Amino acid sequence: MIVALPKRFGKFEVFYMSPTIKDIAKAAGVSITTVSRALNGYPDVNEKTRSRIKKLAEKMSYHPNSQAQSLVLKKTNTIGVIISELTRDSVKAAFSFEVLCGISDRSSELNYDIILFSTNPNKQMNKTYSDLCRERNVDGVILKGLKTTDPYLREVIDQSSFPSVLIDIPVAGEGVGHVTTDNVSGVRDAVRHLIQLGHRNIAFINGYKEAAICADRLSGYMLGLQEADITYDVSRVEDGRFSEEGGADAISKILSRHPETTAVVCSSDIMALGVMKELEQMGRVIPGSISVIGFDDISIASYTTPKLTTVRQEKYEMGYQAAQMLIDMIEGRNVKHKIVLDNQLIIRESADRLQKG
Amino acid sequence: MIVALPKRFGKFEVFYMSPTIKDIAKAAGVSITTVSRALNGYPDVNEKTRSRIKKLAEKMSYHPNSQAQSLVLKKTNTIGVIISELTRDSVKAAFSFEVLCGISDRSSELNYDIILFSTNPNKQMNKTYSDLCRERNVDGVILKGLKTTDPYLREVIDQSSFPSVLIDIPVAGEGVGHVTTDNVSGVRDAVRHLIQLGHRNIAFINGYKEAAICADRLSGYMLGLQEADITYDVSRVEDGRFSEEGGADAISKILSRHPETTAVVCSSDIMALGVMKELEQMGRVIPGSISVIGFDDISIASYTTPKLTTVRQEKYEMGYQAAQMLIDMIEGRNVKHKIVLDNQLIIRESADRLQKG
DNA sequence: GGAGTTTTCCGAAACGTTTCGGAAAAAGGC
DNA sequence: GCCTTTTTCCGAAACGTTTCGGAAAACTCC
Repeated sequence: MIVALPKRFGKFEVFYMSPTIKDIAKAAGVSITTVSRALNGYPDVNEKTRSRIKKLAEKMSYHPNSQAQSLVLKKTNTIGVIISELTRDSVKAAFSFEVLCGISDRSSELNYDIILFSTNPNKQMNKTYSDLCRERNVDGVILKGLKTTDPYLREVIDQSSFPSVLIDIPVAGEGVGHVTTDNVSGVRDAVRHLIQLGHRNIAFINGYKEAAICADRLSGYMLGLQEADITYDVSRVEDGRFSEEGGADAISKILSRHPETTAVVCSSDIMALGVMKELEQMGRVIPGSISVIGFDDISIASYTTPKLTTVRQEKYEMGYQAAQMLIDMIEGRNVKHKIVLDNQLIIRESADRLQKG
Repeated sequence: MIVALPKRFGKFEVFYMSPTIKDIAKAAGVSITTVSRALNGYPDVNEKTRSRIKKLAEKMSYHPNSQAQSLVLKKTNTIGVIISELTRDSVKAAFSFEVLCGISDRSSELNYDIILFSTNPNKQMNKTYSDLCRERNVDGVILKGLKTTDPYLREVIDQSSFPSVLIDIPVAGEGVGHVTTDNVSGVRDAVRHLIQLGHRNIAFINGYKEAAICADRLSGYMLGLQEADITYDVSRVEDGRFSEEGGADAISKILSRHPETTAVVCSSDIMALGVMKELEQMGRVIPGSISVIGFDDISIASYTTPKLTTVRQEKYEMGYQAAQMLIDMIEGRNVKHKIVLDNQLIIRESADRLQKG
């Protein structure tokens, strides 16, 4: 469609404009209404005119303006993705990105676009969660990386009529669901594996108290011990705050208290990396003198020396399922508001039997 | 604002609706026009009424509906981000993600939202690039990961009136710009470093012919050799197709032809990983018997054994600059359509002097 | 105190859709 | 041929903004 006068957008002159429904109507010699109804499959339009209109629309490469559509339909076919630690730290980033890929793939399959909000506690002061959603009129939101102390979380729970799904935060309600991994069994499997390898003095490095997943993982640890009739000892557990340094600190604290420790499971691979670094500096050899197991299976895990044995989370699947759940909720389908994904112990090199002698 | 009758969205009853400009007008006892002009800072409204309206808008937490706005303004304040290898492969993903973070940060600083399109050659058949943009009415696009064979690329170049910036593809024109890293000097620095360490027989593993960045990197390799009066030998160069296996294949081919090779620079860290794996299997010790240098500095690079010496690309900065450039173009500011970022050789452990004897 | 200016406000059209209610046209029935 | 039913179409309102052109009100000036 060539319009008579160029319009200006910034410094760009746009001569070729997208045709509107009006253009199609004119070209087809019918009313706007008829074009709309023809294209949207309503039964009250003659099949001949319908196909004529369809062909024309195709030829003129007509696409309905989504702004106009959503204005009247009150539906944007857009979901917001809020990732709070959208950070340049590439190590953490990889995890979120895989989740994002899953979200993106499923969304586009179901004909939703995703719009990405990055946020941080600072931003959360200025603009509330609902402002964010309302301004852009997203149909629903997926949130990842929220801490229990983040202001947004409160809002999500309060305004539970607005569809949202949380990743790794176990809140469920009218309009809010969540997807997470089976944290209990993940850590239990790790502990079991170590026990099978002959370990009895097993430490645990968790994330932080405020995170829900960490409570579950601690349960998994306790469960694993219990199954082998090993008594749980709180002094064998430290929080590493999901950071490399935190992991390093934690392991040295634990080892000073319990030099007899022969194995440690960590609540994230990042912390496991810190642990390995620290152990190396202490002259301990892995897994000869001490075994290490991580959690997540980030890409680095298979490149370390020794390669890290870890519990793999299906990150892509998490995003995929989150998108599915959210869109189900948006479109009013009945749906479980809680999805717990399986995970799997990936056995590599960092955990093994103790060397005799 | 409480409306009288609940509206239905899917299965959710929404009692609390966002107030519209009409609600504010009614509450303030003025016309819609005045509210709009008051809020948008026009001079033809009394300061008293302006502040009254502003307070009211604040109190009722009014936010203009962005769909309605963009419908009349023909501007969405949204930029599209098309990442073609938005894949679940987490190793490659990290790179794109960091770029994305940069884009996201700068965009939100400049008050743009980003909407994420993932694509693949298959999807590109169904929906053209311009369809994608027009349907969602994005103001501009950033594209990353496009191959020279991707249909979209042709379109970007053809419709150059639509603002777009490419990452790592050197196309510039009326409305299209690009940002990349200084590929020539990056590789040259790597070669220089090796020469300073005493190496003379230096191989080069590139990506593939069709990629523009690879031509530059090859130039950098040749330049580095030339500066040391080493003659360029094409049989010391192989394409590794940016994959781990490709890197492994490449190094074994090169070594079979040139067993005297003592150092190799790779056009990506991924390939360097493959090279290191292959060399290990061949019983070669790095860097004792052969040195390896990578390109990118992905997170894994600092966790391998030995730690990978590599040319760091500022991935976050790439995204940041790309967003800046695009928004400059959208808003009609004059701007350079080409940005070349510096990079830096990060010296770790995988490249060193040859061991005597 | 009236004309001219300035300040402050508003009505209405426009953006591109969807959809309700109804009207025109065609078909059916006798 | 006339009434009824069905099929096919359309006008107009609505969604929530922005903005043009003008009007009312308030000042200024002599």
